[in-house]
Amino acid sequence: MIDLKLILQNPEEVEKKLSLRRETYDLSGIQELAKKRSQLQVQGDQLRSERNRLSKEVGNLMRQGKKDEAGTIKSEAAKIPARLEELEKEQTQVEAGLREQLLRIPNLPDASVPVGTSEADNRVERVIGNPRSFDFKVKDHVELGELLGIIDFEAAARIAGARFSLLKGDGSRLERALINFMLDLHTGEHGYTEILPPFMGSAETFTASGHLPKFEQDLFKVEPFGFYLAPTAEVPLTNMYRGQILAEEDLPKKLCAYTPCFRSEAGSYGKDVRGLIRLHLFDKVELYKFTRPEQSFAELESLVKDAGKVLDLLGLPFRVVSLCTADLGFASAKTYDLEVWLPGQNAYREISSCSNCTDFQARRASIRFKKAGSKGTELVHTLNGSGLAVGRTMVAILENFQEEDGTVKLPEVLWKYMGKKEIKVKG
RNA sequence: GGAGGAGUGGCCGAGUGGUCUAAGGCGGCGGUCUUGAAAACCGUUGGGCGGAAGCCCCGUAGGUUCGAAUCCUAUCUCCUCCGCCA
Repeated sequence: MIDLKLILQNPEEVEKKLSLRRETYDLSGIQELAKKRSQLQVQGDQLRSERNRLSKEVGNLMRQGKKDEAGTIKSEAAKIPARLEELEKEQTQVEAGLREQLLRIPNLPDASVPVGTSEADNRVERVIGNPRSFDFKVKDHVELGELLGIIDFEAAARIAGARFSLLKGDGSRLERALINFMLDLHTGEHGYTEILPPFMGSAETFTASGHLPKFEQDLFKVEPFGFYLAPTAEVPLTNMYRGQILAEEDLPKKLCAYTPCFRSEAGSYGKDVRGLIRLHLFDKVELYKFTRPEQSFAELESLVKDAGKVLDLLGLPFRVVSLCTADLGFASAKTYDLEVWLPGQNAYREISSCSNCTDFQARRASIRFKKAGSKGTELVHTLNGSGLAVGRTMVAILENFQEEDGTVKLPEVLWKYMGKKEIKVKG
């Protein structure tokens, strides 16, 4: 949620910022409901105040044994509850409506985000590494996976249908190797604490992260239990401290987590139907931070660095792209995508998305910290980023390090995890 | 699935209808004392809305009442025992 106060104090500016995204938003309903709510609040407060005063008096008189006087006041006070109930009912309704609308307003883009109308306006920040030139016709990862006997899409389809994968032998070992390599790097070198959270959560959890109520169609729901499967570890990690007050000295809190990710991919029919690129179920290692507000944008830069380090060490060429206002996710104020070079597609493809959600999720989840020296609490900022999407990393390794016969030379950092230096075509 | 118990402020914990809407302790902060520190002692210390007065928050949601942490109902979570089970 964005701050209601911001909307009430400066609606024009909020509307202007929101209009930089693709959709348009009308804030007049929110303004009206907020006004109504504070009126009801004041009226209710006055009634409650009166009731409290009279009740106290009844108590005093009873103690003094003045039963008759107490009775008189009692009957006067008895008129209040009915009126109060009416007001409270109306206020509850108004508040529910207000919240419903607020929950569907996205975060405001940061001033540093390039303004644009489509992903074509995303800004390339830097390019790292050079795509290798091949003197033979490159195969894509689907061909390589079959040739090497490490990916079996037909078997996956038998089990679960389209958009699933089945890895075997060195394929499944490579997946496991990548997960371990990434976790070891982020915990060992970058100072993140490893978390293994639940992969599903309640509606409340998904509302806090911003995935509900607006994006239910993108999620798998577990009926009849009411759980949703996490499309990213960002969801459980955001909720680890829901409703908590953190100590300032514990910030920034840096977490990383391997989880499977479940996505319905509603509306993506016909897109990336081939291969490991877009699946209903994939593995990801996620990076996550809770920070003080002043440090969140600096922490975003270092988060991008941490994710990029994985690609560096694997020897994969990539570029960093700053998403424009139209391409920004719902909860994000600023997002950098890392795009890895895929020879099989002759293109850079997203392999990590790193976002600063500022106080947007923290407000929904009520995650605050106590400021040293001053009274009260303040909302933290939350950041998340892939470090990295494991399946797409496997795609990049297969395609970038293939030999003419299909053999794949593994990056040196993976040798110890794989127990070998290459995946050979079976003779 | 069966039986029982428990959810109170950062933490522990008292409080079973009305002396302030939470005693006391720990922790935190400030101070006295001290060369400094510890100890001791004194003071202070939850969250939300509001300019303020004031209002709300004792797991959550309802209910009873002039008045609910306290009584009733539902629900969630945790614990113990039994059963089942990876």
